Amino acid sequence: MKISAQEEYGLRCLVQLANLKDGETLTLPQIAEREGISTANAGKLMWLLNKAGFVNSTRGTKGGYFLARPAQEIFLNEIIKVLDEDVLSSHCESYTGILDKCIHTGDCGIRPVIVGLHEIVENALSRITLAGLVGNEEAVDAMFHQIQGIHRTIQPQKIV
Amino acid sequence: MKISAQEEYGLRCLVQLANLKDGETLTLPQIAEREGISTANAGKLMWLLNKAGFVNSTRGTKGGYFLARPAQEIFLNEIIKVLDEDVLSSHCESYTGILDKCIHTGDCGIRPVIVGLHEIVENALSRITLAGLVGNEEAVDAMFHQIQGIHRTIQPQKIV
DNA sequence: GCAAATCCTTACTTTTTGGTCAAGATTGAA
DNA sequence: TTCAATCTTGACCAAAAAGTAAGGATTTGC
Repeated sequence: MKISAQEEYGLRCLVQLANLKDGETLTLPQIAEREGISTANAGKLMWLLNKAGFVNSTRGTKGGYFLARPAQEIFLNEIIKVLDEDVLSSHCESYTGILDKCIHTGDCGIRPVIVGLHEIVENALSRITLAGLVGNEEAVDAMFHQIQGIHRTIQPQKIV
Repeated sequence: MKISAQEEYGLRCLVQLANLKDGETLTLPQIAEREGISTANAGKLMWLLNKAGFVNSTRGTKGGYFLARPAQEIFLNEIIKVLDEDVLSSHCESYTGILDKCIHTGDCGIRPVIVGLHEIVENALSRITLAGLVGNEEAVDAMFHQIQGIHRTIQPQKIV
């Protein structure tokens, strides 16, 4: 269970836009440079996010991308849903092995756990807005743990 | 963020073994049939799980697979770690774009969220044992929500 | 000792995901 | 009006994940 490349980079691009002051925009090369990805890749991601209604763009000289809505109103679960398809509602249609349908229709001991896990993640993400990701690492970390009400039971990772 | 095929099928195969009575075993074709996957695929999964010490096997006629430890002592987070690599400790080494290192070293607003998410999942899985997945769907669902202390905030999925 | 049943291991193929490229369309400014 | 900067789009290529195949090794039972 992990974050896909599209989720990771897409989120990061949006955070760049969330950092902008009102009226400012970023071009593809700027976004690409700030995230260390290729311009082509940034282009594809922004196209997705544009289609999904998270960003708007203007073409031509002085053009660029900007958030379509205030960062305070964009929740991470909406973003993830777009960047990685909505997996919560389709689990039993994937993983059908060599059959047309999952063999465990009717009664399945795995489903509650998998679906429950996805719910937990969805739930956690639905409490965080893009605006919450703006700021330094310490502040974001505090925000996250305060919102989730988590006491660390796992060793914090080494900060690189 | 989703469960990989290997995680899903690997877990399901282990649940089959957890269902066995003491002394019983399952062969690869049996496991494959019960999970609706090919024998070759089941073979690969069981090889992985064997290497990781979750199952043991005996060869020859009357051979088969069985759990190496009691199902009550095998926690899901251990299983997932084997089936999908330990992602929690390596996030910043992936997703470096076209660079050698992630561009956000030092101070990163995304990291706490991604790492925090992985922690939440790890945490949830570390409270559930394989034995908890044995039984009918309703019972497993109750176990899951009781352990996680969750009140559903999301509509339950349609049961297929 | 031999044959059948079974697991073991490596290499290969297919599918999915991730990423790149190039041509086209739009806009702003000289 | 023309050019340069920019986004848009679809086709293409590469890497990773998933799945398959086949030959080898081990054990049991006759």
